[in-house]
Amino acid sequence: MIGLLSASAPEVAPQLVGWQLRSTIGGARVAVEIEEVEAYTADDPASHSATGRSLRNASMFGPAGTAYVYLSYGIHWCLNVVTGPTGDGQAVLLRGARVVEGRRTVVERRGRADHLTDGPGKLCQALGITGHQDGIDLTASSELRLIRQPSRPVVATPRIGISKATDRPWRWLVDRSVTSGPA
DNA sequence: GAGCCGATATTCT
DNA sequence: GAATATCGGCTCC
Repeated sequence: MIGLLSASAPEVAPQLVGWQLRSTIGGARVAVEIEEVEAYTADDPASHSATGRSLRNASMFGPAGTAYVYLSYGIHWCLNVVTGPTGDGQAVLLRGARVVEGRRTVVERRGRADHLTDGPGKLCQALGITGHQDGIDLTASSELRLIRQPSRPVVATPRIGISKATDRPWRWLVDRSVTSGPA
């Protein structure tokens, strides 16, 4: 799995769609299937690593499989999976997922029963992810771990929520037309 | 369903 | 002091 994650973010990102992310944070078990991702590279103006290493993005320069968790807009935690060579500053942002286990816990954490994990901030809240998980190894940690699954058909689109390099088609989501409609 | 807008913290200018 | 890889609540279709 590490070998696979060592490829560049735009190569790894589409393959991550369909994988599971399991959390035991706070003693509750929650599992989701990744449905939407975005790739960010070091020479990417929209990437946090573009301006060099800093206190906030330090873990983005760690080895492949490292979790890079940051606070967005002062409110929302967002989870990235570091890819590429150590020190390169590449990562895949997890934007959306489908709850496959621990739905009760997720509803409790989110305070609502709809739109549980359809955004990076919501995804982290659902799994209980905060800055505490920044820098952990997603291939070995017991509280937050990636589980490899067969990749699913994806479609590529431009990234959203950013103001630079918006022309790069580095967002991937499950191709609903191939998987015969929403679950 | 789409579009506007305020809330809020850390970083960088 | 401005910008930001967002969200939820509100409006108006």
